[in-house]
Amino acid sequence: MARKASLSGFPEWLPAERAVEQHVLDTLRHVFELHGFANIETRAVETRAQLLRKGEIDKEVYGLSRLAAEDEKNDPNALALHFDLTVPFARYVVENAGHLAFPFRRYQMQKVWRGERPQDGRFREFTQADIDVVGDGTLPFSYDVELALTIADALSALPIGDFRLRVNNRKLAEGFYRGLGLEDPDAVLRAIDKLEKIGDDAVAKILVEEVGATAQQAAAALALAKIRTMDTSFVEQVRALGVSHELLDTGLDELSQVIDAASKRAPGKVMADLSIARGLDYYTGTVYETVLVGHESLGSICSGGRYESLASKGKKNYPGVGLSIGVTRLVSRILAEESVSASRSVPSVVYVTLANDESWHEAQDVASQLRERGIACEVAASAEKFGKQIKFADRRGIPFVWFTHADGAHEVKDIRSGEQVAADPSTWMPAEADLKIAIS
RNA sequence: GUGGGUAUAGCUCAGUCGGUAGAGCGUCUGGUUGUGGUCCAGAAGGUCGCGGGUUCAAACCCCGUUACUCACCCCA
Repeated sequence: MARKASLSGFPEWLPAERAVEQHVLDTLRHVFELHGFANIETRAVETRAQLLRKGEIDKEVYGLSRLAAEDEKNDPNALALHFDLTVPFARYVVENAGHLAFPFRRYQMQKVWRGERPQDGRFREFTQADIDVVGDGTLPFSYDVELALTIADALSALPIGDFRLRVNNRKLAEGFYRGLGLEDPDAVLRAIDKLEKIGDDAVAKILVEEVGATAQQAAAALALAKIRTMDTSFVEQVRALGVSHELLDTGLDELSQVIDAASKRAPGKVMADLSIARGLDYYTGTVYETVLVGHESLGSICSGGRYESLASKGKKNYPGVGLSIGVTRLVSRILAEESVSASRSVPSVVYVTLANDESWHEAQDVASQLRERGIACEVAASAEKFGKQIKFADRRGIPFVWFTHADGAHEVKDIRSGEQVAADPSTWMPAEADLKIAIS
């Protein structure tokens, strides 16, 4: 029932849908903090120069300008909305390096904007939830392993069904291609990246016709991309292809560490998938991509990788590794599938009715007593027929209706069962399961 | 940015051969001088996306335009 927004690509949820999204955000926050990540928020805008430093994606960026301003297209100091959280984070780290303890680990959950053509699962305004660890000068490789496990933990806590975190390593791929005699690893990766979409033959054709590979080289590159294992057996499979290169050895070793740890600590969730390429060119080692099992066509719902020098200032260099969860993509899919729903659209557990227009203050007293014990409630606005007041509560999904009789006696009715019992506003408690909006 | 599809009530949609609009659901009222969900009766609700053209007559045909949507590109 994911409702279409009136402006394409700028989704707006109904209250019950937003409750699902908030559950996702709360869960992620909880898990990230359990893993020791501190939260920060960066501003929504960066200078255009800052955003366009990496990659040629200026078409995707929304500019920001005063309506009265002159044309600022070529002004590098003009502002634009950030299109991810990694680039602003890099800037933040450099600016605040003196106040941060390294390795610095943080999570960040914010809106980002991209001027793309929207489609199912693709938005112009959407929420990302990022975790990154950044080191001062160096960053131990063990963080590449740890982040995969943290993300597996976080995704497992969400009501999203089964997922697969696919991991590859740029060094492995580049070393393999170079060992093979292919001198433009990026071009090969771009072709390999299309494998799942266009198939073997089409990729081989691109490799031969556009990248300049021989048929044998193309076949070997495809054979590498075919390797997918849930354990470290991918190493022998790569070795069996008979290619050798120093970078390949490093890549194999790094990927083995990730897969070895993951197969023990997050069994069934993480796999080596040597076809994963990732478009962004700042990744230098480990790369991650995540799909929902059964929803592969949705694309990746969580991606990231290791970057050796995204942030730097003078001689200072800050390597990092991080992942980004596409919260909006994830939420839009589980809402569309109706696989997850909120138990009600309002926080209220109790609807306090009015017997007559004079009893408003009395009803507010009841509400105050309930709220003191953390029970969300609201008071009727006017003394309509009880039937109408009950119906109002029922339509909003509020499970309990409170009655105060003329003699001062209180009763509470469970709308779902129809059961109505005497109750004391200073002690009555609903069942634990009814206290908060439940997501299931 | 390139190409295809769609646009009618709050929602989902029907509308024949051109003759100035319908259903289901939802909403509201009543049956029920005050305890809901079923049932029955009734009511409200439309700039047929927008602009132009053809015609005696356009929701319907033609042109333009905007929005939505799908695919490509790219990505969360």
